[in-house]
Amino acid sequence: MARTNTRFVEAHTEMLTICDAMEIGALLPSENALALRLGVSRTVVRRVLARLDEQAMIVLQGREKVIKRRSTKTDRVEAPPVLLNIDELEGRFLDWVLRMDVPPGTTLNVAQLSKEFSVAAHTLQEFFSSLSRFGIVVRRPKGGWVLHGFTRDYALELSDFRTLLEINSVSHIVTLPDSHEIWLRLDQLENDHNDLLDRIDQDFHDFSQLDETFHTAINNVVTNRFVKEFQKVISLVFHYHFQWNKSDERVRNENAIREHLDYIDALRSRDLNSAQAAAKRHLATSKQTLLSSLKANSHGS
Amino acid sequence: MARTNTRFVEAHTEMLTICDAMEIGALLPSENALALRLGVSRTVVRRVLARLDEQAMIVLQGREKVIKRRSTKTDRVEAPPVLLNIDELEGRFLDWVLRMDVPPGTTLNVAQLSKEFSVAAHTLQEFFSSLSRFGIVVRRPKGGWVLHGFTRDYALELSDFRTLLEINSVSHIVTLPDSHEIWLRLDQLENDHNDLLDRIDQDFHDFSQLDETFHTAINNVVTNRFVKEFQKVISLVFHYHFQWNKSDERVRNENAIREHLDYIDALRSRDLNSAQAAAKRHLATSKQTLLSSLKANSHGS
DNA sequence: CGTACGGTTTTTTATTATTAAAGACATAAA
DNA sequence: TTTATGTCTTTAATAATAAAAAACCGTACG
Repeated sequence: MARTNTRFVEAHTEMLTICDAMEIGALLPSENALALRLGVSRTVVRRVLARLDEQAMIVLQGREKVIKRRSTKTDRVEAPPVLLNIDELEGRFLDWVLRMDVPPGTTLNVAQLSKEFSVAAHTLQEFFSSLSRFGIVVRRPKGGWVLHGFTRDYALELSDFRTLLEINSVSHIVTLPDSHEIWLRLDQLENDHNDLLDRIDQDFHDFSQLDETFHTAINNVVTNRFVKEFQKVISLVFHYHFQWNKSDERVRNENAIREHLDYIDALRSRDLNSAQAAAKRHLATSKQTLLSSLKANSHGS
Repeated sequence: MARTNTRFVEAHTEMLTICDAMEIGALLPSENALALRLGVSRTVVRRVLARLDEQAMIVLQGREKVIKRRSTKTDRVEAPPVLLNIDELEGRFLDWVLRMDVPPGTTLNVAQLSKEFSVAAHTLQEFFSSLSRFGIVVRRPKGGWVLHGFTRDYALELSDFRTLLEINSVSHIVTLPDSHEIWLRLDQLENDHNDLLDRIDQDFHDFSQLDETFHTAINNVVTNRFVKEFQKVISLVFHYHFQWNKSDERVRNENAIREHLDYIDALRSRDLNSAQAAAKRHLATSKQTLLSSLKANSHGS
């Protein structure tokens, strides 16, 4: 009825393999050394050693920890049900919203969802609190949460914001010297795009990943944590939506690839106006795709 | 050992005043009506009514709720210790960071801080989780939190990002027709600035508030929730820092007012270049002020 | 016959209590 | 003197719990 003993269980099983890798009769290293090796505190190491002593795997005499026998399957302690941590939760949640086609305005039930996602209710609460900064969910006055994001307005404003950030990145890129790594990166990306174009009929699915990589590369020339943070939200939303919008996917992706290639060329020209124009053209297409995937998901407004 | 009964206590005291405002012998409205009026659920209303019955303030007979007597001070139930909610916490926390001059890298102790701020540990945890989206605090791998924001780099990147957003707002404003409310708003703001300039020697403190109002007005022409959300973070950080940077405050503020006035004039000219130049000039000054207040607080890097 | 009301039960949420883990300090052995 | 262990304190993650909300259902009154 308190925190899980996952650390203890993991340390225990790892300790078994450490023992098995050593001679019977050999001495285990110090508690501090073991703690460092297992990446846990000494408290956990001591609990594990005590358990192993109890199990007659080792014998503790004074400061000596003598290995007595090989481990068997029954020595293992069973693990508590695994709980996801807050980072793993992010993808799961957006997946659920889009897969289940959860309409905006839905009240989000922490108790129920925590079971569904196999996370602690507490973790979900924290996650919602952080999401509320981007307006994807909002806190109700008397407690509880409501899904707010993924409306048409939200998508429009997100797209606009994305354009603002990316146009800024573009204006940085065109001023960068030839020696900057971005140009090499763009060469690679150009190859990757051409590659995918050759096998587009089979692998058009792969574009979603390439799209994310491409935009991240563009925006990474600006070393700004706020740009990066928003970039994460943006790619989260766009990426997840595109994943569920299957209409015309092949054609859409082929077009987008060509736009990316034009975009790369325009950047290389170092002409600010044409680079920004190419960027805007592509981002406008992307916006339309996002809007149409909202319509496809039937709860567009 | 569960949630506080603040709602019950508040509903109870309000119900006492409702009873006192009515005749003795009169009947109280239905539970639903009372629930609506008090802004709580029927469950709370029923608990309150039961308590009042117990206290012989009213008598419940069938569906009738008869008022029996006037209330006395002893009828009131004592309130549980008040806990701040998450919104009130925000200001308190930043205040603490700046007032106590907490250096970046400090580990934040939830158990201890929750007592200091008189909030539930849980609430503080949620708050940190939401702050972590802006990198002000970060989560440590094995649990716990570290203060990260308010470094020199953070201030620089925040200022850059702010400039990016505000320059965008400026380019919107210069295209707006005369009929748009922003022009009226700017006229008002110009008056407020001139007013303050007249009494700058006494009231230079008031600039901080005016500064926030001014920039919010500028950025509100862009109807975008991300811009707005970020504007909140910006004014939070800038506002709180300026509050604690007392060096040259009078001179700084007077200069800033003049920059604001130039800025307003430039906007009115509808010339994009001069408007953006004025904006950049002021934002650069603001950035320097933020940086110098970090230095004044001794933990600038 | 319908509708408003109150009794009852079921969810759901916010907070406390509790246990796991981390860390600090003291002490003893090498 | 250094390094390892024993002991104690502090901190954090989760489960238990009470408060509040909401749903359900019967009943009385028009």
